[in-house]
Amino acid sequence: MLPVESRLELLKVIAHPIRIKILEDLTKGVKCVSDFEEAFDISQPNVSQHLKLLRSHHVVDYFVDGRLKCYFLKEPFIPDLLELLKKEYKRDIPAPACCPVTKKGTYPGERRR
Amino acid sequence: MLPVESRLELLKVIAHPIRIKILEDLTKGVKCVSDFEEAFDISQPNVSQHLKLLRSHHVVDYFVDGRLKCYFLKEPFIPDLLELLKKEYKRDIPAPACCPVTKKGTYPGERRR
DNA sequence: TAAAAACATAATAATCTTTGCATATATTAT
DNA sequence: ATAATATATGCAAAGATTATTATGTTTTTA
Repeated sequence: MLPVESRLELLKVIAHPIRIKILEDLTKGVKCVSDFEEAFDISQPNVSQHLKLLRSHHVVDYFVDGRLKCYFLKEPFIPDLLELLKKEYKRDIPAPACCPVTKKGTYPGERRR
Repeated sequence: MLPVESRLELLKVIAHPIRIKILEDLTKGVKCVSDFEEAFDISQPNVSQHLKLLRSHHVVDYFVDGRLKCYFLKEPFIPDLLELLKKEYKRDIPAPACCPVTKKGTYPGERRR
């Protein structure tokens, strides 16, 4: 499997509003389940479900501390991705010269946009 | 809206097996619809639907050349992301000292894994 | 030892995505 | 004009994801 495809599942797991917030928080330090519950104002089972998914993809892991579970980041790809998500781009990729050759070749069209 | 959240939609759009392949191909040059049809062996309407989604998120754009539509990459975030997806990591993020303090504080638990 | 706290799991309901199929549109070739 | 090619669109069926509700487990506290 190509590396890009193997990371696809990971990308899907990350691309959720709650889970990305969980991951952002975890880059700042260890958190337990009810920390997320309060921070995002969602139900505890819902937090647990998201954490379960992240766990099953080896994105996070946890310590048991009494009745708390202290979650932490495990997957090194995450901080890099979160960093990239914050990057600002000044302009779009410039359009290629119209009309470059595709597999089908170019037609003698009007080459308008 | 935080930058990370504004890029979330983009991430969701990218995190699809066909669409990521389309984007990979487009980093190599301009392609028309039927190029993808052949390359991934999926129906033409299906290709068009994926391209429509990518278009609506300003990820790609196209030239009209006769009856061909020549698609190209527009969103500068994409090449950087595809690059990052290929990056290899030697090891996981090391686990923090057990058990660090969460909002809830630490319990006098057994601090086992 | 009973109650409470923290978390997990399971089942279901609600929602969103994806695909397939039929059809529509635009352009070129005959 | 008519047919053929290239692509787009609309809609319904199937599939996947997410949130909700109920319940279970473990640990601590009273």
